[in-house]
Amino acid sequence: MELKPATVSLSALAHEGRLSVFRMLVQAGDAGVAAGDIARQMEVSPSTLSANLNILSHAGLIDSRRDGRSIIYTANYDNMRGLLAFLMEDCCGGAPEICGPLAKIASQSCEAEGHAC
Amino acid sequence: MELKPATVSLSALAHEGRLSVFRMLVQAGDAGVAAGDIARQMEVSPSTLSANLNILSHAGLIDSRRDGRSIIYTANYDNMRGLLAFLMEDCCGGAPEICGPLAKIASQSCEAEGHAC
DNA sequence: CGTATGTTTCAACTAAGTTGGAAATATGGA
DNA sequence: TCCATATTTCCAACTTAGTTGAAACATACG
Repeated sequence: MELKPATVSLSALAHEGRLSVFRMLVQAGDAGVAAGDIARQMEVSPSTLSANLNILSHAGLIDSRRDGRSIIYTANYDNMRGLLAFLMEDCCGGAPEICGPLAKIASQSCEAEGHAC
Repeated sequence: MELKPATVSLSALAHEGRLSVFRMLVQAGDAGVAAGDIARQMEVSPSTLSANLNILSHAGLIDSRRDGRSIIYTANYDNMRGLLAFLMEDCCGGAPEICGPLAKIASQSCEAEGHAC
């Protein structure tokens, strides 16, 4: 990833409401969550949510599909991975000591959930 | 890390100028870079740079110390690690498959530099 | 059809971020 | 002390982001 798209993604996540939505979608997995359900859980107006979903979507962090009357939003894991990788590459280039602990955190997080990574 | 400080850090990084400065400092390591040198390399006015360094500093992403007439800025690796860990924990909770590749990227990045992580 | 439900778009407003010049502060050296 | 250098603070203008309600659009169902 380059500098510009990285700032677009970072600024999409740099908002409490959007970061919360994004976390919700990441945790929801491929099943995703309908816009209306997100709005109810987050207690935010539909139009505000829609604007914020649009920002996350343009940043490539989430995708959407229609299911009947609802629109289901899902996290885009590939692009999220790209952003994290960009930040980590950055780090490791000049400061390798930061990589070890991060790799460990990633592994531990997975093991704690009982997953093989 | 909690939601609020995470958004503060993310929004500090969500700016091309600040992200560039931050990368420069991360790559400079503990030696850091003087404010004036940053301004010259980035071709930005001293007052603009100062404002942006202040934002990064308040977000906890960088530190500063005085050296003669210059003020040397350095990346704060602990807090950077905290932010990345926060984003990765997020990810791994609902989507463990993302952790593996990330851990691998971290390791590879270190190995490429010839470091033992 | 007509109506209810789910979501987005629009326009207006408010709040926040960004910038550079001038002045202020701090340090070092003649 | 006086001046040059390094950086920050203050300020005013500008730009961008965020929120809201009302209206529009899309789908489902009787």
